[in-house]
Amino acid sequence: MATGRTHRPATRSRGIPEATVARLPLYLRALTALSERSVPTVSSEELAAAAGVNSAKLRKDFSYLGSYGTRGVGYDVEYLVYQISRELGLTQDWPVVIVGIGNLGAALANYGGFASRGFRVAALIDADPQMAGKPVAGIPVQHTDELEKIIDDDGVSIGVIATPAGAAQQVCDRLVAAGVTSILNFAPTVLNVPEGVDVRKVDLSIELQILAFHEQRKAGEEAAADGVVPPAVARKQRPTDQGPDGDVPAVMPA
Amino acid sequence: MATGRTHRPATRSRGIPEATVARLPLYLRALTALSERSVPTVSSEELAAAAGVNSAKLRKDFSYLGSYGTRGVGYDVEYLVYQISRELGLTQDWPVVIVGIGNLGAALANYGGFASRGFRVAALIDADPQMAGKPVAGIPVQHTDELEKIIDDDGVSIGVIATPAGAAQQVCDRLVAAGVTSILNFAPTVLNVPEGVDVRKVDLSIELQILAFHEQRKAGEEAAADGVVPPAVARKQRPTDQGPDGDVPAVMPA
DNA sequence: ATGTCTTTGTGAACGCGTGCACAAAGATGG
DNA sequence: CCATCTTTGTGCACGCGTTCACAAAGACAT
Repeated sequence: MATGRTHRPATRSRGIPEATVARLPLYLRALTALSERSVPTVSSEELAAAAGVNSAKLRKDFSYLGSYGTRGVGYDVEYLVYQISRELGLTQDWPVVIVGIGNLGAALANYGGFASRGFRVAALIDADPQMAGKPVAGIPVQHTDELEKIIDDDGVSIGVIATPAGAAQQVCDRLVAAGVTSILNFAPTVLNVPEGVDVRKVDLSIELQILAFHEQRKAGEEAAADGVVPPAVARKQRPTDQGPDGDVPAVMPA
Repeated sequence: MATGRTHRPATRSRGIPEATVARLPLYLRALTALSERSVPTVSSEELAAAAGVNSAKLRKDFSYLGSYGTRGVGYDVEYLVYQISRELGLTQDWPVVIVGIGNLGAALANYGGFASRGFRVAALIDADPQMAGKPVAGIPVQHTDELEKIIDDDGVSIGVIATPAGAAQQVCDRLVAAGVTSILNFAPTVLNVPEGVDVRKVDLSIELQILAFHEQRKAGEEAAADGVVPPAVARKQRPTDQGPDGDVPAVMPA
């Protein structure tokens, strides 16, 4: 789950189911670890355990890529690393721009995982003129005015939005107009994009809320027959909280 | 998708499908925005558009919560905000600990979306003694030694892991042993947890890789009949790259 | 060669999630 | 009070994803 929505052809892209694509990076990570330990081959069972999935699922996933295993033996680690990397497009260089260099944007710029898989930070962009020129993670921040030029010059096709919610759609529109066709959105907003543009979102607040739901459920099961039964709040009654902290719908730190 | 794996009862928790639970925060956000604009009611069509989903899906989602709409009119915004909040468990206070105060941990601590929905940062914890006492987002960082005491004293049931990958499992074990039953994991590792503990993961690198896959596919379609056809790499042949950047499996900045 | 043993690759069944399309419910106007 | 119009709530069908279970494939020993 996470595609930003709006159009979604969703269905399998060139035979490979979306759910499988989402797991390939997981397998790749486990395989890379094995590769570093110079392990030559792994069985589906072992690899599945390392990736935290079911072995049947893993085998079916790999079957979409082709027959890369050897029966009775398992999979060749190096070979599989290469095949998955290629399938994911990681054998080429992906320049990425990060827009919105606040706390989160800076953290992303410093994130080692970016560089390690062919994702090169082409530019850091912020709307604040004060930020311009200031180096973050060794890269000087550039002003939003430069956005189109950077994207065009470097052939950037992936953009990361780490701005406050209010600025996200506007930034998104500019990215798309400039030629970006894949967006990773950290701002808590639904982005509208034209057909052909992929959006994936990461929302910390949403993840926590989902955890809270399950947490509440766990707690509620023990309490079973308690006086804590919902007080059947009268309809139309205004909820108790909501007042204090103004409650902006979850504004980004930016 | 995102549940950390391992056990997964996965199926619907008390009648509410997992997919629906994952969308409730989305609806809540849209509803809160409407509430701030003092909009009294919304139709499923309008709200669905604001949340970026299909209206039939939204109605079905709400039907799991009960019949909260009025035919011919729509849904009462305030009432729905309250019902969803209650369902998600947001009417109560959720103390949260963040472990690993590096770039990302600090960004999370500063993240406004945490506080705005009943999630209170109970403590920031880091293994580095140098960090101890240093205030981040107005909260003094505490040493890992204090972890168990904090969790016990404050009744913390939700933990956020923002440590490097190598430390994540260890931190996870301690959190769980101390009583935490829900974990939001930002470290690029598969966490093993006992039955009854929920794990959700957020992995920036994985999201980018998924985007890269689709991006490559888009690019490949235009090139259709090019000489760029996969050169049918000889089996067992060592992949070309892999050498340069040491390629740590995506270590956290932390 | 032949047999045994391991592990892959997949056919088939099942279940969850999605979306259509419509009947029921209520609002609103005459 | 009846007719009309809007919007909800849901029965139903379809498709994707998961899992089981097993036949086919290869390694390895004899």
